[in-house]
Amino acid sequence: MATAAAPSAAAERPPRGRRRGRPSVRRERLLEAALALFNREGFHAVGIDRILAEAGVAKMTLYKHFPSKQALILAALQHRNQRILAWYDTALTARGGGPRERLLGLFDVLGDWFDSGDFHGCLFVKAAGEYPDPADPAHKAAADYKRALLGLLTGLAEQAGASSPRLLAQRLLLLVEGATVLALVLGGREAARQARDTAALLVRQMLPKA
Amino acid sequence: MATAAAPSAAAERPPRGRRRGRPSVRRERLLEAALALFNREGFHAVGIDRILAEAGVAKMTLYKHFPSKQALILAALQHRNQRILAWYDTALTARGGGPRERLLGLFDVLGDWFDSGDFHGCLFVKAAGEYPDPADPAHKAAADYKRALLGLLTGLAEQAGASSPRLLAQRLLLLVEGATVLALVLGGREAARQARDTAALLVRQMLPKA
DNA sequence: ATAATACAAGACTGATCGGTCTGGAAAACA
DNA sequence: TGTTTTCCAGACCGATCAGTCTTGTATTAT
Repeated sequence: MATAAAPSAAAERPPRGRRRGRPSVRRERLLEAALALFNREGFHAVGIDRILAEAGVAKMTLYKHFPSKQALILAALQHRNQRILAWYDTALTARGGGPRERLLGLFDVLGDWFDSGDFHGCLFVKAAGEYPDPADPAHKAAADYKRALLGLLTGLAEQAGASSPRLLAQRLLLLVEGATVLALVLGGREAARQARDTAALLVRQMLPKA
Repeated sequence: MATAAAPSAAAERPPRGRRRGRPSVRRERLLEAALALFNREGFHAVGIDRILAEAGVAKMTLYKHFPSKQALILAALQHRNQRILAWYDTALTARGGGPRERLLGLFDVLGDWFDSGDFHGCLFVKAAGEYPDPADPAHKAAADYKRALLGLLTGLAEQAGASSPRLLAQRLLLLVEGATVLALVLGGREAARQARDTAALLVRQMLPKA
């Protein structure tokens, strides 16, 4: 790939450089590429060079934005954390319906993700698996995410009028995680359907009848 | 505790030639060491040399028993598969009680595992995460295991007299996997307790009242 | 004893890892 | 325009990777 220099052949150049003080486009491209690769193949399996090639960025540029691969991993996890929670939020409100429907709608959203063609399991579970030391920042980032997800579920359970929103949220989180793992291992969206049915049972049981 | 063959002690030699008929103790040590390390740190993160040091075995000895690291990984996964299912079986029958109690007892066993000090998540989930290609033998081994676990649960559900044993088993498996993932990410045995309570609810709902 | 064997120890190979450094070209600023 | 900054391309470093090969040695069969 591109062995010859051929400096004269620069007909069409992509815009270069960043405006001072603005968020760097290269930094964004790096995060995006890293996220895609980590998501598909895991953290240890993906080398710096692959990320650079995918992002079309030079090595020194990476190390100007991130002090190490670990720092890039951490930034990618945090990036993902924010984005995915926001995505859940918008996807759920976009579905409309009452709080109870939103609660169950989560599992439909999950099912869509599972056979979206870009599903390779939960990135944070991967992180916790590859960095099993609870003191490792990557592991902590995974724990942070799951706690945030639990918070989101608790909020939904509250809006739905659950008498023990936290408890309901914890049980629903079990189903979410179970479905995600089984979808990764066994494939298909079947696990999401199963989880939804079970969640419906739970909701019927733990929510005051409307 | 090898439940397997255990060729009656010492005296017999294999036919033909002068090979010592020792049931490869080194192969066993390699599998054991590999399993412990993979379990703790994952597959990509553990190099051959670490396994050799842990097993106290020379490199050439490894490559006499296994053609490659991947083959060792695969053998370790299969070893684990058999052992863990047998362990569930004995642990559950040891607890006694009726089939319904055994069904719920599974989550207590799970809880014991979670804070046993040697819990680092499900090895097969790790495998599926690090080898996300469904066609990869390691990924297939993970799927095989989960299907076997589903079979075990289905058997228990049948014995308990469930009208839809498969359905109950699938829902319980969701809880098992959810609890295992959350125990890895968040730590503690709390997830097992949550899963048990939810399972109790499920069982009360899906099993004919005794 | 001798010969055959199994194994540990570790040198070695070529590839790849994360990370550093350089040189020259393009972009931004003046 | 000239000056400065940014960045790509890729050489380079030491470490480690999976896997091969050699050598020395302890055991064992004959």
